[in-house]
Amino acid sequence: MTDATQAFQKFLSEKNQHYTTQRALIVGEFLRANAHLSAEELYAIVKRKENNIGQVTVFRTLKLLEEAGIAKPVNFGDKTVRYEMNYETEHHDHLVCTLCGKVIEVLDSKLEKRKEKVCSKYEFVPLNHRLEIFGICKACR
Amino acid sequence: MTDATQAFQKFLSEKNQHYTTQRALIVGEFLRANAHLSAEELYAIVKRKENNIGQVTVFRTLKLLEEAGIAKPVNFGDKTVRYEMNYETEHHDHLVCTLCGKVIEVLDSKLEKRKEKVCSKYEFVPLNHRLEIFGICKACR
DNA sequence: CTGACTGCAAACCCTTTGCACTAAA
DNA sequence: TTTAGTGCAAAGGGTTTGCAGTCAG
Repeated sequence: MTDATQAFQKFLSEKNQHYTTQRALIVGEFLRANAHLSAEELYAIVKRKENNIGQVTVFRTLKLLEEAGIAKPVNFGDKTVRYEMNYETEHHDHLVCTLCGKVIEVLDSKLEKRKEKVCSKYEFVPLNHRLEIFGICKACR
Repeated sequence: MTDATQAFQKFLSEKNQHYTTQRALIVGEFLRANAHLSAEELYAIVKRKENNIGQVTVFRTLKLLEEAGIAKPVNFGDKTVRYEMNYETEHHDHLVCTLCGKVIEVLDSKLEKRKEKVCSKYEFVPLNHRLEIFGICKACR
């Protein structure tokens, strides 16, 4: 039982929603995979463990996880939405390898500072942002 | 007749494709709008000038403009793909106002340098990237 | 002329919704 | 028990494709 799972249970009970077996399975596999999964990929994983589960339940649970601050939608150029862990994680940028698909999460304080500087130059108040760099990773070179 | 239009004609003739009246209208309005238009928005604009045009033709022409290096797909969080001018333009980042929808295009050389630095730190060869910062613009504050 | 283009309608893909049934609290 | 959740199937929204008629070169 991870912290994130507990947080999800808390989130649900505070809204008088149920921590069902399906939701337990989905959040468990989502956290265990620790990857940038699409709804379809996550569905394939949980379906192996519990054949009777519906694709719809995965969509709905991902929405809940997003509300609960546990999952965060990201987009890497392929047309489906992916979700990454968002529980007690810091903001980070992504280096996406266009050959092997690997995603490196990076955090660089100087880069963050420069982003802020650019915003202030335009008197723009940043709320959130995303930076994806597509290219070739070390292993693929 | 702009340079970009001429480039499109050249691109088409080199591939033995036709510069039709529809394509002329679509590229003309796309360039004139000089905005981040979705296929649907561009369709609405051209439809006003030529009622007989099909939505499909707009989709197909935008794909061609992309191939020709004249349009570039961008995504600002709303779920449809938008296109921006990409003919003889420099890379730039986007400040997207979440209140009025305005998009400020910015280029900051120090920011670009820092992005490169981060890549080299991970021995990652960048091919292209995108940075979108969502927030509140000067006018909306 | 002839191959490319158009517009319509239908198909697609991912996602959401309506609804009767099931299960958590 | 009672309210929320589930799974199915059907509907949505944006985009793509098949096809017969049309047009640019």
